[in-house]
Amino acid sequence: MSGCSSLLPVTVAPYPHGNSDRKLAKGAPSRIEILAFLKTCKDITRIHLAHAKIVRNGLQQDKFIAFELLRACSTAKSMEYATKIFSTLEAPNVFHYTAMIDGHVLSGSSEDGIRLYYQMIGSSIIPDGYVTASVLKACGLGLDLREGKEVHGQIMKLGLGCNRIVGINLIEAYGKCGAFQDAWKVFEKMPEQDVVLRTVMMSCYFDHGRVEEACAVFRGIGEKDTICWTALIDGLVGNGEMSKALQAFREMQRDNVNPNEFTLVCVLSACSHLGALELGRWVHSYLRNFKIDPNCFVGGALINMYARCGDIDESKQVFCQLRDRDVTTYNTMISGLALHGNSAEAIKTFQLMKKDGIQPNDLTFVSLLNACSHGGLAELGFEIFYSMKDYGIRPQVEHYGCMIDLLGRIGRPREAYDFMKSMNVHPDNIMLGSLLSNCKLHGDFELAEILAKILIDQSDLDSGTLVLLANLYASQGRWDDAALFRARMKNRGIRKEPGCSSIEVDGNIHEFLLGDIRHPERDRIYLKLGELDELLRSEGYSPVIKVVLHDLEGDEEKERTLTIHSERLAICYGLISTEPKSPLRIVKNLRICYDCHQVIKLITRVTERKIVVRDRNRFHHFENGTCSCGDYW
DNA sequence: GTTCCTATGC
Repeated sequence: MSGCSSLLPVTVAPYPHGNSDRKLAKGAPSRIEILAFLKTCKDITRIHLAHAKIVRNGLQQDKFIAFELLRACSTAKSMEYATKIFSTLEAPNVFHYTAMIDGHVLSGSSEDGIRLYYQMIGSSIIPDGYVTASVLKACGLGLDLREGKEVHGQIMKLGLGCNRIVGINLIEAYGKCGAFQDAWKVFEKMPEQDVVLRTVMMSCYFDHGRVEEACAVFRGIGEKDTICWTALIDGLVGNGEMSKALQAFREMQRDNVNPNEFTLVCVLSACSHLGALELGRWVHSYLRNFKIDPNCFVGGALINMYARCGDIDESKQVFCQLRDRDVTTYNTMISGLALHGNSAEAIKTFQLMKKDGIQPNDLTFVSLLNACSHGGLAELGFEIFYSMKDYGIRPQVEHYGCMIDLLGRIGRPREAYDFMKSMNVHPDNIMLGSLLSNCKLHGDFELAEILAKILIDQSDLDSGTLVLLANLYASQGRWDDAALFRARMKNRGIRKEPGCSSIEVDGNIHEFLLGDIRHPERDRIYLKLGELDELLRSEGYSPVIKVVLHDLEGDEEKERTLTIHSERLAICYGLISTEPKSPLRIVKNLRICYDCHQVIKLITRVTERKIVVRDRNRFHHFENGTCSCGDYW
């Protein structure tokens, strides 16, 4: 690749702060000039500057200026500052309240929004359509159905029931709270039941995981526009229905509805999950053909797609060429590099971010610590962890989780356990599961048992954790204890998430489960599997059956289970359906097992192919008998 | 009315 060779360049395009070159003229600026300047205030530093000018010119109580100032604070999510300004207003009006409530909603604080609304009513200000729409957003955000109904009553009294904006927000508030009957009642009373209202209804069903009902609403839409198609694709992606999302995208094109950048971001997201590199590349060229200049969202989606589809070079390339970079752009790049085990570059990107003047957030540190964990960089991990406070970020359970994972992985589970006990947050199942599995890996069964006892008491165990516990006991030959967990899963109707691998061939995704025989080419696939098995054995391979932890009868059956692991089926299909020596890209939903890892290394040697595997946690680039993870994963 | 990044185990 050009531009970005092995490491990211230190010099990058300066990060534009979204400001125009507009400056305040010297001397007393006019009211118009201040209003225009306020429109360009996207960050708090610039807002402070504007505020100082306003005060100096004695315009603090100017209604329009105060409103624009509050709007700027809201957009920049600086609600503390906004609240200070608001409290100095002698007679705030309904617009000022609306700006404040919107800001609270944007910052995720629904209670503050609702509280302000009542404060407004308390000062005898009559609500209008805008402010009721805002407070309804707060009700939806806070899932506050009781409050939503209260506001609904006031809307009727105020005669705002037929206001379209109010209606949309009322439907949305009910929908977000899951009160679909109430939502439909409002829907039916609206003068026009158009595509917008139906899109709102559909999205609410998706938010609640009610995919069938959402799709039914979609089918009821007469004239389907770009936004409703996009909302459909987004909803499917959000509910893990990636293939259906791509199918919907194809239907949209057949329907001759043009995608916009929102649509393409959703499609890229689906590609990322599926590892659909070819389609992802198609979207990228579509963007170029239609000269859609990548904004932060599109850029981030592309970086993520290339990284998650295994092409980290192209991912870096997009990152380097992007003109607008925000905190998410950087987070995406850092997590992508971590995913590929490029810990050093992840750290370098973090340095670049600071140089660029972008404030890291909590997710930045999750990605960074994750990079350290995958690279086995304990000391650096601690350094970064303890530096978080310098950025005003208090470690959350995820950050502690990374540290415990990091210590566990490098074979220091006892230290991880001590660290866990010293935290000021409650350990969660993810953290306990990670440490438990690392205890198992490093042979500390005493600690594993302690952790298992903690986990057993948790009521909300998911299938992965239960399988982990079952396997812990199975590995000790304690079949009765193992069976207990399998029974517990069965009783609660929890099904084990089956191992599943996929491969993209000619733009189509082919999925394989353990021992899958559904593929039309199954005969040739299994023939290849047998052929490969013999070849590998002649190369000195013998299966490591220790990793098969089901209580199967006899070694032969254990061996057979290994050979039909889904990733091997996907690889065999790739071998028979693509050009010799062309690289194969596999996506697996679970972590790759030790034996498959060994086998794939050998396969790359005997077939002279590169094989890229994305497992649950990271990428493995196999080539000529070795793997990029250095057998540490 | 629609968009990118979030630790783990099977």
